[in-house]
Amino acid sequence: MVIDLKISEPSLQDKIYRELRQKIMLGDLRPGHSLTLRGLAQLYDVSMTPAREVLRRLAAEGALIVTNTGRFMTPILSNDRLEELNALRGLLEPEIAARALPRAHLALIDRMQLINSRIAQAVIQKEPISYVQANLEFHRSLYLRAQAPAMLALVENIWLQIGPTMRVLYEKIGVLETPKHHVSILAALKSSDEQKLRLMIQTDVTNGLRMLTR
Amino acid sequence: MVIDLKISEPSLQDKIYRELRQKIMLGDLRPGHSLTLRGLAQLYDVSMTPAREVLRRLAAEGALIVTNTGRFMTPILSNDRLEELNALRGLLEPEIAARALPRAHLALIDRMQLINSRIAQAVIQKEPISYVQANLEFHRSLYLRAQAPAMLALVENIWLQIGPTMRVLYEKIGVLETPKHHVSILAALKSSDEQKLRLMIQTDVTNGLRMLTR
DNA sequence: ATAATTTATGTGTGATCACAAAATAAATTT
DNA sequence: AAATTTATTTTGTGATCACACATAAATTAT
Repeated sequence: MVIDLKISEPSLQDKIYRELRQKIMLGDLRPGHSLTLRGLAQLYDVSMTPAREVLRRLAAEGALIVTNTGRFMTPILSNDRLEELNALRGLLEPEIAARALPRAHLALIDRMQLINSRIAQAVIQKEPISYVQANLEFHRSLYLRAQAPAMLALVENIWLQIGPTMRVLYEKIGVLETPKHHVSILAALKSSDEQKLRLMIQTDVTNGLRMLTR
Repeated sequence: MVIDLKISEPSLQDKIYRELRQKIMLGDLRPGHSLTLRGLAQLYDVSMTPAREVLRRLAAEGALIVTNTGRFMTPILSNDRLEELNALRGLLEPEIAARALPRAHLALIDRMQLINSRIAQAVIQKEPISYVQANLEFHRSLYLRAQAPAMLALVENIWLQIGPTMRVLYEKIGVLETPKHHVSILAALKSSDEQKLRLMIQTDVTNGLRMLTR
């Protein structure tokens, strides 16, 4: 018998989806940026069909909103909505971090430290996009260890929704300082101090927004 | 000036989407139930196009999974996954309930009491579907008052994912008793006791699963 | 009979099109 | 010059089709 080991192809529209999703999460698109089927299709040299699947999928995840006339755009978050989403981060991220704690070995902590230096670099060079990217990677690399895929999916879902708005906030205020709680997070990981970890993740998340909105 | 007040039409596919979503959340479909584009299209007498949008949208929300060959089916949850999703309920629902507490007036509590009697009725008549429906409505009617749409969306998203699995669990064990913590929830609401409310919601959620899995 | 191979059927993907509605631009009137 | 109307363009929706591939059924060979 011949075993067919062909790996399922990334299916054309998945490529577009991932690229757009990344752009939105990192704040490459400002709030209210509108996307059209034909525009996206032309950009990636495909027909309208895959383009609409991608847009509708992102809309289903809250990364885009659909206007009452059927147009797609990145969401313009009200203050209330932004604070609500941030509260969700503050609720979910300490929990998933705590679950990752027992599995956080030295190799991981080292890697997080490396990512943290990339954040500092982005601050110096005033590159908000790579700042956000490295910052999210710092958190995700930890959360991945929790082996809680549903929880991680919710967290990333929220990141996706606040992406465009965070970008303009960083633009307005400027990326002034490297997140000061990251060292405390790393320390809590090293000492396996769950309570401290929860607290530091929580304040890192909530202070991040407070710093930006006032 | 003439103001045009035409309400945006429910757009053909939205109808299909809502119906299927409801079916999944209430456990009308068992885990592993597969859905096809042409089947769904024929059922609702539309072309394949709206059918696939609906299936992909539900897949994006985790209500369906896409096999590596592109087929759609309701998810078959592992024990780990089910427990993770339930842990998320235990994390999110007490929080959103607490936010609803200050706005929970007597009219709401009365309505919840009414819903609760419908739950009891479903237990007597051994109708798992309407049991689940009334149970979710009990919780949702409270959570709606929190005015936290993003949080509610996450909660419903989880309900959607566990819908099919909960159905077979109820089938296996049978709906033996009306949820005993609901009266405590109502009491906590009446006395505006946030700590008690959080605890009762939490135990209602976690005990619900424990009751089923052992 | 059982396993392997072939055939037939079912299924999702992407492309193209017509259509209606909305948004924009242009022209006209006030 | 401003407001209104008309024309033009842009846009999402739903339908239909060809295609490739997966799955199921039938057939053949061992």
